[in-house]
Amino acid sequence: MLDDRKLAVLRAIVEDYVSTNEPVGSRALAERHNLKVSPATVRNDMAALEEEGYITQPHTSAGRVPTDKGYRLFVDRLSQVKPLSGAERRAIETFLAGAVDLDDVVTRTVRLLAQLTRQVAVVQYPTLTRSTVRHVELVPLHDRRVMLVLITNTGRVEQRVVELPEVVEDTRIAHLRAVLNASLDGCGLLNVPDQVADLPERLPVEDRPVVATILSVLLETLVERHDEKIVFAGAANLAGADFSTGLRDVLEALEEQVVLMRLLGETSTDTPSTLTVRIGSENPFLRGTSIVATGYGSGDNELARLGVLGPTRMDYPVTMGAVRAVARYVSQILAAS
Amino acid sequence: MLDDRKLAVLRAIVEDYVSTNEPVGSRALAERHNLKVSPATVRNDMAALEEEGYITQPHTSAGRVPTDKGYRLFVDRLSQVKPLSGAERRAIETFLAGAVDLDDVVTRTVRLLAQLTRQVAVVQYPTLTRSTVRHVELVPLHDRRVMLVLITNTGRVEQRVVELPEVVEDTRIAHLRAVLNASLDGCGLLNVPDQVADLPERLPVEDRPVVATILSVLLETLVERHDEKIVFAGAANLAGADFSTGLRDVLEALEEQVVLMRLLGETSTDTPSTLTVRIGSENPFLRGTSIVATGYGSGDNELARLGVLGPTRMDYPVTMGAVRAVARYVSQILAAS
DNA sequence: ACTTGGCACTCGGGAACACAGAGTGCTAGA
DNA sequence: TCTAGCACTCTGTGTTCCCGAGTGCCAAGT
Repeated sequence: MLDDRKLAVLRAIVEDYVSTNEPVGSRALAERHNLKVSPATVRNDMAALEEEGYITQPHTSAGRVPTDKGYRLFVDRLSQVKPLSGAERRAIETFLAGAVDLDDVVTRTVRLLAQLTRQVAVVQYPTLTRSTVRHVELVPLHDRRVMLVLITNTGRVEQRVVELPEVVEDTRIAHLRAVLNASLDGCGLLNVPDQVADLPERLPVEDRPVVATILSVLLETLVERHDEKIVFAGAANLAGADFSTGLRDVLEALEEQVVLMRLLGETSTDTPSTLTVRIGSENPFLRGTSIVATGYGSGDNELARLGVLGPTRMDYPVTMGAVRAVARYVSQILAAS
Repeated sequence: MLDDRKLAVLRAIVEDYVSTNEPVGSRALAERHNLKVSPATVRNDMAALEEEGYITQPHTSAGRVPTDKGYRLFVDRLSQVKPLSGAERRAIETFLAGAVDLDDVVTRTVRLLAQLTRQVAVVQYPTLTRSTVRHVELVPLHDRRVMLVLITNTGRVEQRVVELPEVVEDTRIAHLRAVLNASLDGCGLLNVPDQVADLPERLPVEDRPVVATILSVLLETLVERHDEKIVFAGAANLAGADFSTGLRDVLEALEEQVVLMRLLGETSTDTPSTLTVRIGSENPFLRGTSIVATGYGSGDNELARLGVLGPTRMDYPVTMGAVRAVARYVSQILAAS
């Protein structure tokens, strides 16, 4: 039903359309790509492809344009991810290597990706749930206030001010800090609630109210930050492109954490290094856009996701190459620190 | 030269043009605002106003449109800041009151302002330079690594990993922490360099390399964060508006910290509660946009600035009211914490 | 001296129209 | 199964025309 030549025609259509942004006709196609057949033959193939729903024409007697289904086939079977050039690789490496802390890594990553792909880049902060406690710190502020600082193995720091139910002098604070760390050090964040559940009971009765207060704030912190922060960059790249769904909707989605989250693909796949490509109407919202995303993280476990968002008409091989490469490098950086 | 009626005409032109986005002609003007004169008279006044450069016509025989100079006069002399409604005030108050930490305050503020003005809101993080050290914390990570955490009186937290030149056991770390805090507690961030300059000399010789390393990272942190972080929200509001300078440039500026900084007004004025309005070509870059900004901060000293950015054709009285109100509320919140 | 009504003039924008060019579908022949 | 040819159908563009909104100016009125 779809012989090799038809597939070649589809590939050619996608490539030409992506590069020219104009419906592509049979003559131009037969010339530019050296299919060794006449325009008429190409037309027949096009008719078949249109019949199957892979391409469409904006109006009678214009050239053909790929449909979402056409792009899908192209991505799945007709293209291969295009690796970056050596220069690009080196640029990535040196740029990311300069990061001083987790915030900086994320900021640099998202900018890098935006610049590399000339699209909007989106990066999710490494998830707390997969990381472990490296240290818990209690810093006395006033007599009834302490600052709770939680440091994870990914370098992430969360802090909260805790209002204590009674005055607690510094030495007691230090003691409690030791107790907390003894209990939580190295503990996976998901296990923290279980780990601390019976902690008050194991302490002298006079410490219980204070510890309970601190723990409730700690748990609250974990819950609140569960749905992770997402940052984006490169919104300026939207200016040129045209979206069926209107620029406004795209910009709104970018500022809406929840929407972005779902677009990136909330379900972390079991094979983190796989590239996810969602094309046009395959997206839950924002039907006019495509998303290329993948997981990243130190080692095997996927800490979070990153990707780019752009018009359906994008250069998928190049974009996929950039996303994959950046994800690898940032994973390396995170593993090293 | 500019009598009262001419000023009234200018005001009417600005108001009509802002609300309709169409050049306003003499007839419509004479009708809608009850100037009790004929269109012909209005035309004469318009000719005078145009002569003086306050208004202009897009092409011969179209209505008039205010120039930057016209808006300037309007803002300075013809309008008064429009206060918010009671409902809006309450909404602001409750929304900001829910913030849990400084990050949250800033995020909420910028979103609130964007929603309120239907423009792009811009908020600068409270400057380190005006705040003071509340606590310095050293957290051992490995034997040769500690995390340096700096907490300021505005609730801001900066952290850095420090690579020490030698192995340092925890008790020594605790000692150094005490020394640092004794020296720096309550110290203004600007004075930190002076304060610690001779610190190594006052310590036993064996501590000096370690302390020197820590201090260099500390100072580095202060310097690096000197030019402060700026966040924005409401980019979606740009979608409808048209900018002479192209949407792309505006979006690029928004992601460029340095540019945003200068737009907000790098020189903090001596009277922080003053609203700064920069109209069109008065802006260093982005000549097509206007900016309404003001300082905010706890008490008298201006900690940072916030404002909105929009097309030159904006409703200045309303925008100014919103910016002023939000600045006041966020100042209150910061003062209370 | 200012205001007003009248009038001619000037543009911009929309409607109507023609036309060239690109592209298609179809059919007949190799 | 491919190819050549041909008639057909669109879009986009350029042209023309006209209407209406708006102006500038002048002369008359208060």
